[in-house]
Amino acid sequence: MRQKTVEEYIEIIYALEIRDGRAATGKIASEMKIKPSSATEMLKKLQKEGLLQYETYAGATLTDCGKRLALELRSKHKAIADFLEIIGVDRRVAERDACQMEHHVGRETMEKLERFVQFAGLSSYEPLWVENFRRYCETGQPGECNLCTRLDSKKHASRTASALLRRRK
Amino acid sequence: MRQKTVEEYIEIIYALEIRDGRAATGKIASEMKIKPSSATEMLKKLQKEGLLQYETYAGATLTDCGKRLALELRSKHKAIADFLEIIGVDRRVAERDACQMEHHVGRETMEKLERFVQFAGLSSYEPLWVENFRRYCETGQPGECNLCTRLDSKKHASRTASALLRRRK
DNA sequence: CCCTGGTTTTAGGTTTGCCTAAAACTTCAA
DNA sequence: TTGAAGTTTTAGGCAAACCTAAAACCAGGG
Repeated sequence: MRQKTVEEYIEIIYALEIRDGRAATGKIASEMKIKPSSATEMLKKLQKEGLLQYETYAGATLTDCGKRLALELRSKHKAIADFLEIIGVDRRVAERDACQMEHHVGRETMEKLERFVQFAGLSSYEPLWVENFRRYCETGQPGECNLCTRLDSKKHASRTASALLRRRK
Repeated sequence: MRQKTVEEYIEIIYALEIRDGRAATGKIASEMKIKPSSATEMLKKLQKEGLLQYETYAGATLTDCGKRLALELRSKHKAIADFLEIIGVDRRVAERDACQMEHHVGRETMEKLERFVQFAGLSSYEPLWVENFRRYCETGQPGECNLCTRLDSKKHASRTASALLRRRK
């Protein structure tokens, strides 16, 4: 089974289990926009993988292992969606893209992303640079407040992001 | 054909075309880590889609349409990898993850991401907040420099990122 | 209790993207 | 010019994840 496929099922089953106590085949199918017969087939496979417990005609419930995966996916999803929203992506779009991205982001990247979201939420940092970024998005202008300028930097020396990155090596 | 599959082929063919003048079936196959026969099959499909010109035993060259897609993918890839590196992800990991993510990020999100990379490269903003973020990653401490603190903010009022986002609505 | 409507499963197909093995082609060196 | 080595294509298969249609199951109202 493709990992992405597995993960999508697990996320939906987790949500249904919380809402309804168990995940019914038909509900899973409609959430995934597939036919119930396809869901049945996948449930059997996921049971074989040890991710859920499946009883015919009774639906599925996640095992501890499945729940662990579900929670990990939740936190990935949240971090990505929050991050996107911070950089100004519309919440709906952020949600949609996060749904895809969460299946393709490695551990290290996730950690940095989570850090970033935390960092943006810290009151002592949040306002200025996030606001400046937003203004930059709208006007294309760097903005005029200089409190954030490094005191020892040569003024207005325009540097590219790659230059910035190279310098840090 | 799955969009991701198409895109991966186009990216590799584009790179080979630049390097060798044309994309040979065998080279495509080894880059994609598949067998040449599979590449042949896909080349026929991509030709039918109008993305490339394919002559048996002679290899493939992208059409204008294919080139346009290739360039779009390049810029997506670059923006994502640069962004990841800015937030502290190791270059190799950033490259690997960008390869996956580029197929799943929508237009609006891409625009914001590009903006963000530009913004981080602007000399008047780059140093402080990026550096503070890096320190935060390493120490977990907010850091002590207060030049970036909003002058009218209640000091040390700890806010979550979600609170920050809600406030902006 | 039973039977009818809705849900779920089973059985048998389809498509996509890959594979192996063998045939066809190309090239280059003798 | 020829044939051997390497490359490419063709032909025939396979697995994953979906589908349709029909059979099996379940639950509530008469």
